[in-house]
Amino acid sequence: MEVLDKVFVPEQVEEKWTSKWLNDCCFDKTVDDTKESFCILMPPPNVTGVLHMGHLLNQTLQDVFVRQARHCNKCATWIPGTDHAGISLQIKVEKELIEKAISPREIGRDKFLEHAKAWRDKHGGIILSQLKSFGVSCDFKNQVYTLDASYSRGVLTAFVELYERGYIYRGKRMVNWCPKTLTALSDEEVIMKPQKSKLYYVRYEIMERPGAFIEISTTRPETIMGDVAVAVNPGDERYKNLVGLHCKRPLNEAEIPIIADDAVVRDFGTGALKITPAHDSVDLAIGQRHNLPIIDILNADGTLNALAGREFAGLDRFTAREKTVEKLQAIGTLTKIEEYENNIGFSERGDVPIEPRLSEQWFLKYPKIDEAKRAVSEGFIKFYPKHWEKTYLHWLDNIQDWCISRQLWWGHRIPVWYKKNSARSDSNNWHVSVDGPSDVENWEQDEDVLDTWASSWIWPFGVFGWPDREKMGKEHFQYFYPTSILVTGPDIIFFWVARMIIAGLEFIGPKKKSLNSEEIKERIPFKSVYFTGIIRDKIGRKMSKSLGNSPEPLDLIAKYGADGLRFGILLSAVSGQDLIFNEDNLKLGRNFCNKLWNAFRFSRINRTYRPYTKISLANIVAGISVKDLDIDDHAILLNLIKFCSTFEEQVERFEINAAVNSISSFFWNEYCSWYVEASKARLKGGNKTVSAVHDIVMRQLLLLLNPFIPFITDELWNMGESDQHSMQNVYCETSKDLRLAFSILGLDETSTDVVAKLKEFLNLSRRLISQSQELKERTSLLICPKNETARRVLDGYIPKLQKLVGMEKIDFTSEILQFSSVQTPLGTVYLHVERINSVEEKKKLTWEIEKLSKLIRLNEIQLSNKEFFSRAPAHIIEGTKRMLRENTIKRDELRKILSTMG
RNA sequence: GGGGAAUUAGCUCAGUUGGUUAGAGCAUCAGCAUGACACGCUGGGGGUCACUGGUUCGAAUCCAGUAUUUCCCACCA
Repeated sequence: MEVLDKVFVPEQVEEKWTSKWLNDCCFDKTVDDTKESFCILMPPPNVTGVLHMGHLLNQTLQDVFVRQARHCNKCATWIPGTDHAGISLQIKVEKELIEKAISPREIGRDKFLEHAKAWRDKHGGIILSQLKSFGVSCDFKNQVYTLDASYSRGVLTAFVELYERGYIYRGKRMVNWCPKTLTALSDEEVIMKPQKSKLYYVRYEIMERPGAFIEISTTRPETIMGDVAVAVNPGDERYKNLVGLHCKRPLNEAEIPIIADDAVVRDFGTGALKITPAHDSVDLAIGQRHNLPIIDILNADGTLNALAGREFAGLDRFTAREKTVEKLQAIGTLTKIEEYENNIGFSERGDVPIEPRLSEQWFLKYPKIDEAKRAVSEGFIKFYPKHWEKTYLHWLDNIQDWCISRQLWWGHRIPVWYKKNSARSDSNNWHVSVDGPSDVENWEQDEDVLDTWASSWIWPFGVFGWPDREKMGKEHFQYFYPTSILVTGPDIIFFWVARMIIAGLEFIGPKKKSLNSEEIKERIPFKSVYFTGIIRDKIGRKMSKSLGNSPEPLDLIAKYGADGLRFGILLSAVSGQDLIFNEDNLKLGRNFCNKLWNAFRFSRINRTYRPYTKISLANIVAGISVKDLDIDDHAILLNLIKFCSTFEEQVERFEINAAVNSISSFFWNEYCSWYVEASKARLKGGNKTVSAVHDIVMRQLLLLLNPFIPFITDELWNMGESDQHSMQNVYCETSKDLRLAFSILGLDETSTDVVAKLKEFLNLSRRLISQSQELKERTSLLICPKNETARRVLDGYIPKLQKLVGMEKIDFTSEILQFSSVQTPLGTVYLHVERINSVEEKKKLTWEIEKLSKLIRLNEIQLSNKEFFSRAPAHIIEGTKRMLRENTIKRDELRKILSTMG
């Protein structure tokens, strides 16, 4: 047989299997109509993305799910891809160009796109290839990129369809404008951040009453030049007599009206609000209600324009703020400045405060909102953990139209053409189609591109070639849709998850205004959504590149092995909770792999090797001689069934962390610590039945562990075999299958109970021994069995006990002796050493007696309660009675011992 | 302002529909080269289950309230 190293060395095994899997096309998409389909779509990482801990968690979970499906005899595929990352990539490329002293805007759209493509070709594939070394089993040959020709057609088709169905419109509205990236953003891309600002109080002189003022408060004095009115609440007594009068705008002086509007909050500031319709959405609404003009004093880049007056034109908005404050102070209208904390919206990618800006954009009025709610609330799509449903439904309840146009170059250009030299605002001059007008020379295409999320929202069917029927057939859309499970972070529940659901409901199947339950079920993009937690560092901060608190994943693979890393991450991944990253857990993962390696190594010692590749469960079971099975064999096989059933339930509920813990604990405690130790002598003696039992357990463990730690399990599975094949498609027997397979063995169901008692017996005996000062060789154990059954069990177990307890001499007695002792479920154990009458010993005994007395008292109180008898279930009453009995005996015995100590 | 989640040992977390004396791993302490494994083995110590009430024969578990932490949503300038 092969000699295995004492320590598992991941590198050799990992490299070997990574290339083997790919060469053998293990993960290629296949279709087998006789099997159930299983499909996961990888949330496409941004081409600008750098592999981080979050990816590892996310990808490991997906890999576990897809590999488990393969072991369940499903036809499973996992489709990877990348996202072109609109703004994010455009920013990166612009920065690079500026560093090379090239002005992005000057070189023009086409040249810029060349640079962007080059950047993408250079960096875009890195993340997926890094994932290869992590063992992810996705179909790398089938990668989809959101700017692929086929996928792009899907994106544009979706736009055109929605336009034709009346959901997309163009309009001049207040949008979130990013002055840094010079584009409109959706509401979801605005991040609110609390800021330390200042609240400025400014007096505007009343025109009709010189010398009298109305005082407003504002955080944005630089917009005063855009003021067109001052508004107060109509119910506000303080200002009632001013409504209808006029006041003087103090900067860029002009006469503006004082109006009354319900939107003004009386008890904020002075209760008087300056109205700047061009730069605030509330102000715009008020302005429209009162037919006020709009004075836009800002340029796209956040600098002030000519309408702000010569003094301020050209200044940046923040410089202008300081300048206006100085000016207001100088003319004596600034009365007060207060420190003030408020929430300011920041651009997600540009990370500068956004500017509410009136501009002409494309908007989507979401279709199928009601159906999208029902899809989740009626359980067609299940969320894990369930509580995210609330967040999802709340968003849909308050949904706003989606601004989908972006003033960028990188992305899907909006498929709308305008007749040259005609008014763009007139829809009669529009051409909306995927391919464009035939007389394209008479038209000019809209310059903008679509929001990145307006491309990734068709991911679940776009990757199958939608809307191209032929391609969808080739890609087996019918077979795989709806996909099985989506694994993603709750941070993109609105950006992506909800929108994919809406897209599926709208585009899959024939055009329909509303859908019944059956139709919803057919159209949903996935059946389950598993939301992962966010990985945080030891002090609870989100792991990010900018904070520098995220370890380099590839370094971690080098340190702990890919398997160890995967296992370690899953150990911390409590479902539905953020997880604190702890490198100690990776050590545990590595240790686990090493333990598995050595358990395998041990089960092979002194045996001719038989690779599992060649033997089925039935074959191993057939090699068992029933009469050779002892109580531990019975118990481990029964416990294996029990553990598998628990494991299956946990997997069913997506409690992956719990499942990992179960498997780890069964392997380590039940198998290694107990069964391996208890069967050592027989295994060494060449007992074939014992080897078979080891094989059964190891085989099952390897099958169950393969999805979590694929490298080491494939290696062990194929150990010694010259023609090696991944175990990924080997059917993994369920607990039911096991029970059936073991039925010919006539397993004794009581064995697990007996073994549990033996374990307790052993533990208590070990404790007794370790507490003794005497050397083991000079002592012996004396056992006074509780009853005949216990006597029989122990009698047959003496040779094993000698090993397990590490003591040669173990005898039976039927007397009560004056040695150190312990009560066990099988009887009393005495350590054959004279008791040392130390003060500590007595103290300890007294303490134990007291503790027992307390318990006894509690039991007595409970048992003397009539209500307890009438209401508690029988087994609880019995248990309490038994406890009282046993504790009393124990206490009495301890008292006896104490009394002999004098 | 509205909503979600969390609070159990020094740390990270389990604890199923209330039920026998609240568990695990790490860390810590003591011991061990015992036939796979020191990335290991054996044993010990360590908790008023955030707080206050309530329901119940019985509460870490259910209910109400309080506190702290955290996330999301929201147009009071």
